[in-house]
Amino acid sequence: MPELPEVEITKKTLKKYVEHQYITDIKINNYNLRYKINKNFKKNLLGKKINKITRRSKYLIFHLYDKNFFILHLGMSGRVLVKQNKIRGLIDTSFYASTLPIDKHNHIYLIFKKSTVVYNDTRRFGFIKYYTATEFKNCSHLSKLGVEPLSDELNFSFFKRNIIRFNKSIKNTLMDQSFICGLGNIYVNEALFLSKINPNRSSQALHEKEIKVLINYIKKILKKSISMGGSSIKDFHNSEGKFGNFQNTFKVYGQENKKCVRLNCTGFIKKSITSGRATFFCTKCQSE
DNA sequence: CGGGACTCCTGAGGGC
DNA sequence: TGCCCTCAGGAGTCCC
Repeated sequence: MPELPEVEITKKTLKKYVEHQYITDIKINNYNLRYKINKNFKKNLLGKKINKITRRSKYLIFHLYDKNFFILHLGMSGRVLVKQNKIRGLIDTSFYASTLPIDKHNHIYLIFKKSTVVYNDTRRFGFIKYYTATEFKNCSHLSKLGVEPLSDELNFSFFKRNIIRFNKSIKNTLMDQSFICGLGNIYVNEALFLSKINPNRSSQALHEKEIKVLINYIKKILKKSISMGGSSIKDFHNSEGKFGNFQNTFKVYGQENKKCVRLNCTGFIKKSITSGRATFFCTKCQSE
């Protein structure tokens, strides 16, 4: 599921349940995620109080009151579910059944006094990792990330200044998390379509006007998706079980062979593979 | 440097 | 019904 909007939705939903709450218990069903969960994970977090949750790119960062951290990445199929505890401080896994169809992929339970947070991940490409305050400063996952697309740092002058580092197609450049972070395959495809830019164009060949248009659409599409609750593909839902609606607005992603939706365009959507990822574009209004 | 192949893993869907 | 194949929103590593 998860690109920036879906992670942002997850953060917003989780916030009200876990900020300023103590972790009273932890249950780990499966240690084998993308990275094996450290055997001290439980010991490090038990009894700790969460100060706040923030998002950086597609990572959720949990800030603890003791100045340490843990981060969560959802990979391809990770999702977080949160539920009010039925009985104070006790966990009753049976009440997840209605919202989590496949219980065997519930890998981690973080239990708070009033609620329980469940990490569910079918493919186990996601991970969770604890960092001391010192370790966190050098966190390799976060240190190489580029600018947040929704921040003011992503503007024309930043783009122009940094694009020279990327001697590759604009699609692969936008997928590169060390340039702009948080974009994934769906939003890159969609943003390029809206901007009428062919995914295979060299990044450095973009005209000033195209760059401005592209930046504008990247921001626009992310904001719109967040406002619609993200994209519910493969049953992604937010942490309270609500589905997003942005997938209904996809103009190219997954629209292979369909007629281009742009007014007066007679083109069709074509699918190709670039760097192993599906790329969708209109052969007419996104011609090279 | 770029990009392709391959890796982690499970499940859905198509074709036969 | 089952089997085999391909594909999937991420991202790291290795190799050419």
